[in-house]
Amino acid sequence: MPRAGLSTSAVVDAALALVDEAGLAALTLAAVAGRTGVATPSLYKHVAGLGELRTLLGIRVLEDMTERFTTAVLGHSGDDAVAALLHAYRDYVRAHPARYAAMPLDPLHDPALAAAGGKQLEVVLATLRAYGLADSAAVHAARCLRAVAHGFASLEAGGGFGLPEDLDQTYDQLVRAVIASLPRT
Amino acid sequence: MPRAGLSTSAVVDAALALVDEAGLAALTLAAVAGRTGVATPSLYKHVAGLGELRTLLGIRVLEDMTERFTTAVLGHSGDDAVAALLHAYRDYVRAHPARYAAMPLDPLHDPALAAAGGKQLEVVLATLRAYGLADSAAVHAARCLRAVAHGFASLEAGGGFGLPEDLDQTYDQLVRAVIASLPRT
DNA sequence: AACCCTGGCTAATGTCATTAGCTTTACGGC
DNA sequence: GCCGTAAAGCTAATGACATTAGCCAGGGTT
Repeated sequence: MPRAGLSTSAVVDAALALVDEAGLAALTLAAVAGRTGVATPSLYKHVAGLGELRTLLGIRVLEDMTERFTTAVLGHSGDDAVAALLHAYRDYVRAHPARYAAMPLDPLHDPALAAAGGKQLEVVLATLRAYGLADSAAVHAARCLRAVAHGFASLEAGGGFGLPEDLDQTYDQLVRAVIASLPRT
Repeated sequence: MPRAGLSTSAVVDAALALVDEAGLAALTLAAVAGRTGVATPSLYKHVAGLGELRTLLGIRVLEDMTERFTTAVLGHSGDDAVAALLHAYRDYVRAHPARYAAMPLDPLHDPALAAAGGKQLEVVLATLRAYGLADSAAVHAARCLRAVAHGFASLEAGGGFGLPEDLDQTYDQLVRAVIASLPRT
């Protein structure tokens, strides 16, 4: 019996691919085992259980999003940068809707996720730096951006917009609204 | 063996109470059966299975929210009404966070949920009526309201706001932003 | 009084996560 | 090249679930 040559990150890779293809509900150890060519209990050599796998997947997604955001914002500043960030958020979720559902909403509360969550927050705060907001004002603004992006994107990914009106237009309108509300210097 | 006197709505009641107390993940037929004093398979006499129970629960929550929204908006109009609606949304989710997670995001796509979802949409559109928006403009505006309310409330319920800044203040800011963006006549 | 539908039950099956304990591979040190 | 050992795989077993099949009582209807 030749070894499969698995590793923790290979397991997470498989989980990510599985979720992308079949949705978050399809994330079972049995399915990951099948995909990696291994018996289910063998996965425990690389991952503590389904719970940990979910956490690791969450970190992956969080980091992946942060990377996209970073490149999206590069070269922009002020309102432009905020718009780029918000559009990058939505685009990510549209590209990987199931994967987005695997992203924890409360990364700062889990020590394992805090680092990845903190980095993402950093990018958002950096994007807002041009506005010269005081610390707590920046936090409020960052929260507004996140609420808007998450709200729209999760509804869109969940099929929540049932009517035929153009979604790009709705999102543009929403992005403009939140940008307009940012305190001018 | 005396009858338990169960009914479909009693099963949904039990499911709702269970979710409120123990979270959406705790919604299992076994737990509902335990709570109603019946063996698990007996539930199938009232509900087609876990999937249908989830749908029925979704309808319940949808209707419950719609009712709250209706009373919240009563007696207000224009910006006041929109603010009341958005605050009622958040308040509902804060009062019943687990229950909110049971609410389907795409009610219009499921025939069983479409009626309840349509009524909720009606309330939102009625709240916007004072602005005199054309049909499709009203749809875009309603989507913005929903994205904002859902985004903020789901993040708050999910523990997504890890920093100590006051959440009421963030939400007020967000509500003002979206209201300010509504087209004036 | 016989009937039969309804709502309950038990038993069985299949999927999944998890744990325990065994085997074998591959590699480091001799 | 050889050997010991830790890591990586395996099978078997357990326990929670959902779901299906099929049995039984009981209460209202005829």
